[in-house]
Amino acid sequence: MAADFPKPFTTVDLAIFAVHDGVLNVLLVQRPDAPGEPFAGLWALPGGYVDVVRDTDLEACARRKLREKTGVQSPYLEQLGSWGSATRDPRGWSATHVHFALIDGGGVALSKGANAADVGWFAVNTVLRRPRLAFDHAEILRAAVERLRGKAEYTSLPAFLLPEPFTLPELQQAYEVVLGRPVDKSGFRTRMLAADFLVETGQIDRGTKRPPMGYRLKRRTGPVVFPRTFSPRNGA
Amino acid sequence: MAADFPKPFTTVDLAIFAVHDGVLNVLLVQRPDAPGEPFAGLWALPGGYVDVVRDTDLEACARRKLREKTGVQSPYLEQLGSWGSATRDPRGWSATHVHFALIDGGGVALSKGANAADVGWFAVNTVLRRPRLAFDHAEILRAAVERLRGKAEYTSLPAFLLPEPFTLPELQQAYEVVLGRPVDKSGFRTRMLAADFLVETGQIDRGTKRPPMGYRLKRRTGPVVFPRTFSPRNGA
DNA sequence: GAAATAGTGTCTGTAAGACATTATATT
DNA sequence: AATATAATGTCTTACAGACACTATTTC
Repeated sequence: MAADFPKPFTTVDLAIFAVHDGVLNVLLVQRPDAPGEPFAGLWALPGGYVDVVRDTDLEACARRKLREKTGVQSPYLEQLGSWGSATRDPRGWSATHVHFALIDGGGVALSKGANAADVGWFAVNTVLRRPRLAFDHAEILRAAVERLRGKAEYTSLPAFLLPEPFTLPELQQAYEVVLGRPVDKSGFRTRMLAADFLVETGQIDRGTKRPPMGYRLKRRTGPVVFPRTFSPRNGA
Repeated sequence: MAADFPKPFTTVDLAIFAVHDGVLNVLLVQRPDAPGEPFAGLWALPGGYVDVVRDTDLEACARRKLREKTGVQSPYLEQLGSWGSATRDPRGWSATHVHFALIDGGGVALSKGANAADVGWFAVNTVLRRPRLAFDHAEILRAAVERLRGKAEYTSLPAFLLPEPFTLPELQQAYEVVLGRPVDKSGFRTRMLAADFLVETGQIDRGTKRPPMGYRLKRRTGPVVFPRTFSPRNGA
């Protein structure tokens, strides 16, 4: 009696972020142009149907799709939330479980998927200003960026956007790119070192005059939570 | 070509919280005892399948289920996240979209549902200590309580547990019940009034010696975010 | 030694936390 | 007047924010 009523489609979508040339980017895929395909030709967040045979759970499904699109094995991955309604997909009632991932911008080889004509990185600010995305992905992307910005105010999350080892100036720049505003150097350093989530790896040659100290994360399982936000005045 | 592959079950579950006699409670329903029913007789979070005909989206589905169980019309409702895997329900691959709701403990008439033999309030601390819940609901409840406690550290969320108008001592007690620790009165009052989310409604007779000022929320759409957490020393 | 980048020091304002005190009502 | 609860004041400490300064390397 349980299995013979109409079920919604179940999908997993991904908001994959990386920093390239000092700009926060998001990975988008182009919808196929075949007849009958919804939102043909439009760009969308990568994702797709849950495969009840291959995917043991939602996170495994998200990791599989991330691997298929980027080849990245161990990103920072976090569930963002779910969006489901009768109208978001013209093919019928559907619900998507959205995850967001942070990967480092260096050397990610984008692979063409079977169902996605093209894959590319897009500046978040540009996409959000002219949001011509398929489905409700503009709204989802907005929520993902909000979560990332919000957490950057009081966690070490932006560190997952950098390849290890990284330097404190580089980490500061990652914060500034995500937050979209400059951050005071002295306070930043105090804060990061006090949070006790970095391990020194020795000086690094970055081609600069004075060589900076290199750091790696003490634990890659998740971000550290700071006791206060960056600028209490603005409110979070 | 799209509709003829196996789809997971799609459900919505609810973690409904209320404070009764100074204790944080959660609403649970008893699984039916009929043969073939999974986790027969065990207690579970209220919820069930998405009805693709009646439910326009996930939130509407959550509101419908909340109404069916409690009669409450306009609670604080927030999405918690989703849990999906091949094994969490013996009937097959399933994904649940969990929402959590805060309602005030006064005068909620519990109605018996058709598919749930019984409904009742249970102290959260007791349930979490001996978590004999159906499905993965113990894990989900733990996540919901964590979210509630976490947000209580830096938002006005616990105010949604009170019937209006309420007093500042009552609000403080709601915080203490949720956080599980005492809170300094002076700092608490300063904080609440500075956050500018309360409106005076005139003095209230609570049967106490000195009558306290009554307050209601300026906006019931969502909590206000404080710039800092309650006890920075502990970390969030 | 000039220049550029990395890293540290100092001052100040704000606000949280602890605790004491005052205010307003009932009996 | 005594008592109980509501509300406010005061003091200390911590720390973020701003900005100036020192340190270390290359050319």
